[in-house]
Amino acid sequence: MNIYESAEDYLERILMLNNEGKNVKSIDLARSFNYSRASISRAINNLADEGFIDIINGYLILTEKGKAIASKMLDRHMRLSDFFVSIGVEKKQALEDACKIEHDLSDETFEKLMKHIESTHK
Amino acid sequence: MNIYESAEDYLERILMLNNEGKNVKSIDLARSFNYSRASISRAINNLADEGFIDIINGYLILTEKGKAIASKMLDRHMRLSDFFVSIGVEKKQALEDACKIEHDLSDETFEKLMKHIESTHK
DNA sequence: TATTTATGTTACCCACCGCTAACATTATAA
DNA sequence: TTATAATGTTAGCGGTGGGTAACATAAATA
Repeated sequence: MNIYESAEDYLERILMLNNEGKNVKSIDLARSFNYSRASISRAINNLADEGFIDIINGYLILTEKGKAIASKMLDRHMRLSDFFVSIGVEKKQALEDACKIEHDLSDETFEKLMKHIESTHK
Repeated sequence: MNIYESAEDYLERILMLNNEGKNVKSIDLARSFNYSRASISRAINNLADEGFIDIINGYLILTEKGKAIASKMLDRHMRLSDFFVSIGVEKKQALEDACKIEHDLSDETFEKLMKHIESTHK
């Protein structure tokens, strides 16, 4: 049971919205990504089937398993985009690039990169 | 007419093999990626239809358009993996990660990253 | 409460991108 | 030259991951 990049994005976005104090339903994700309700519906039901979220009264609740992925991605997202901004990348672009590569970097490379950043920016 | 990540990988690999002095046919790509001949055949014919390669006597010849992408990817591949190695990532992992993110980074971020590397490694 | 609006689901579309199986073609070797 | 081996192509499978259209259900408002 693999987790796909799009699924990671959905989980991360749920957590982001939660962190802004919002309870999240499918429609909120659809609006947030500017995707159709149908596409989100299917993806969300897959995530629920695989145990990454519970759907309670229509609200999307991250399980521990889902939260683990969401927070890992969100952490990477923020740290990578901060790094890009720090080396002069325009904020919007930094966020966009971080959003893509956060899924692809191995743990090893991500951690070495963070250590490198610490050592050069302090 | 978009160019997909897999297509970029194929073009890059053709150039890599060319740089090793090899003339490349479909079968060489299939072996190189460990993919079926059928998968490569279709992908290659798509690339030819879209003008990224010419197929001459079965040999895959990069067009200017194809070469532009191939060399951009190969350049990124090498520079990113070198960077990862320089910050302590194990070579195999560095190559793997570079291979993934080379497709995703915007020009802006890639260039800023390269400048950053120059300024910290000299 | 009844009607309308908002949200969610289902069925089907397309394209990507792997796969296998079967067939066609091209090269090589007997 | 003919038989065999290597290579390439086609058809169809399955999964991702977006879309629309139509329908079902839930929520809000008259």
